[in-house]
Amino acid sequence: MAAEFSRRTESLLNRADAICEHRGANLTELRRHILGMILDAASPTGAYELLDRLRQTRRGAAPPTIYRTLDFLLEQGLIHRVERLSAFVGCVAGCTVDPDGESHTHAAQFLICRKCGRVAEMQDHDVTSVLARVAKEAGFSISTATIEAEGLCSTCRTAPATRTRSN
Amino acid sequence: MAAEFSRRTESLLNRADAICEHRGANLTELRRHILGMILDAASPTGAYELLDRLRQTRRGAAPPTIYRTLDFLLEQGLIHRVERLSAFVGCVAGCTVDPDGESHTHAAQFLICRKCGRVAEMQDHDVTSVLARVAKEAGFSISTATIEAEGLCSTCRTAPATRTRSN
DNA sequence: CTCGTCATGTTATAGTATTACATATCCCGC
DNA sequence: GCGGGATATGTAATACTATAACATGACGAG
Ligand SMILES: [Zn+2]
Ligand SMILES: [Zn+2]
Ligand SMILES: [Zn+2]
Ligand SMILES: [Zn+2]
Repeated sequence: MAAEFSRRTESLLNRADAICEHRGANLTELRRHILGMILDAASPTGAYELLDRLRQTRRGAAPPTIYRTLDFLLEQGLIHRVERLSAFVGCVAGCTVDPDGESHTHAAQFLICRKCGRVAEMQDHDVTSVLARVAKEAGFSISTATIEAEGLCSTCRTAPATRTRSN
Repeated sequence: MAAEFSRRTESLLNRADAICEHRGANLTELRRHILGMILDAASPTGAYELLDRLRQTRRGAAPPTIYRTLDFLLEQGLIHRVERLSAFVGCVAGCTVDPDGESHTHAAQFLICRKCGRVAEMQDHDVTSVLARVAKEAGFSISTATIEAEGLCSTCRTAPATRTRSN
């Protein structure tokens, strides 16, 4: 049987099943398994880390196995690529079932904590629209935008200042 | 003698000389040459493309030659890395001479034309501040942000619709 | 002079992603 | 049932991006 994921991941996988079925997209066992690995991770996961884990149950898996699957998941908007990390996170936000249009990505912003490594996804309309407006003023029409901030998440900011040897 | 660059590039190089001298940073001939290649290009340039060109005049140049130089130029804020392209562009905006503080990068946004490949640098305060505000509302404090939009520049939007074989 | 620092040279390797071709599977119309 | 296209995956090789580790050279401070 396939790997077992957290309750939350299973729930998101079920949602993905529904979305793909509705679109006529084929969320195969391989794709579902890799999506599960991504969703189950606390932090963004690199392609070769996914490959290593996949190989534990699927001997002969190779880079194209992973990258093709990632392409599919990206097209379906089920995951995002975090450029600054060359890694992938599950989408937990905008995967509302929309009328089919080939690519289902949505505008998002990512907050990357440089201490704990976690990444939070935001979908803030103001950010998107201000950028679009400013670009338009420069005569530029945006089709997609990468917005990734690095800093400290609330947990790590509040945390007991993990005394950094300051002797 | 070193390669010859456009008048505009030479002007920016002279500005870089002044900035580095003011900071006590050492803009060596190698660093100046690579900065010139980057500034002179119409589009972002990859590290290995720079390496190939550098080898025409400097036999024995190797990846570290390039990457160390890029690190220096990034620290000085003389170039930026465009994450979506894994490539580098010259900074033509915020290189004002500021009090020394190790790293001189500034907040910027990039508009990448998917047709002509050119990249425009913006420094819009609204974009920066809206993102900072929204992140703060999520309890996140930003130290740096990557903002890169892909789309069509004004020239390519206006252009005569380069007939894409639509038979 | 000699030591430390900075800049660069040199070799090797790690990490990320794609190309090209082969195979399997499934659905569909005949 | 069979041929043919579309989709999904297997397999091997390679391209592209980046860093590690150690060596050498230049130069100023003391
Ligand atoms: Zn999302
Ligand atoms: Zn954190
Ligand atoms: Zn700049
Ligand atoms: Zn253009």
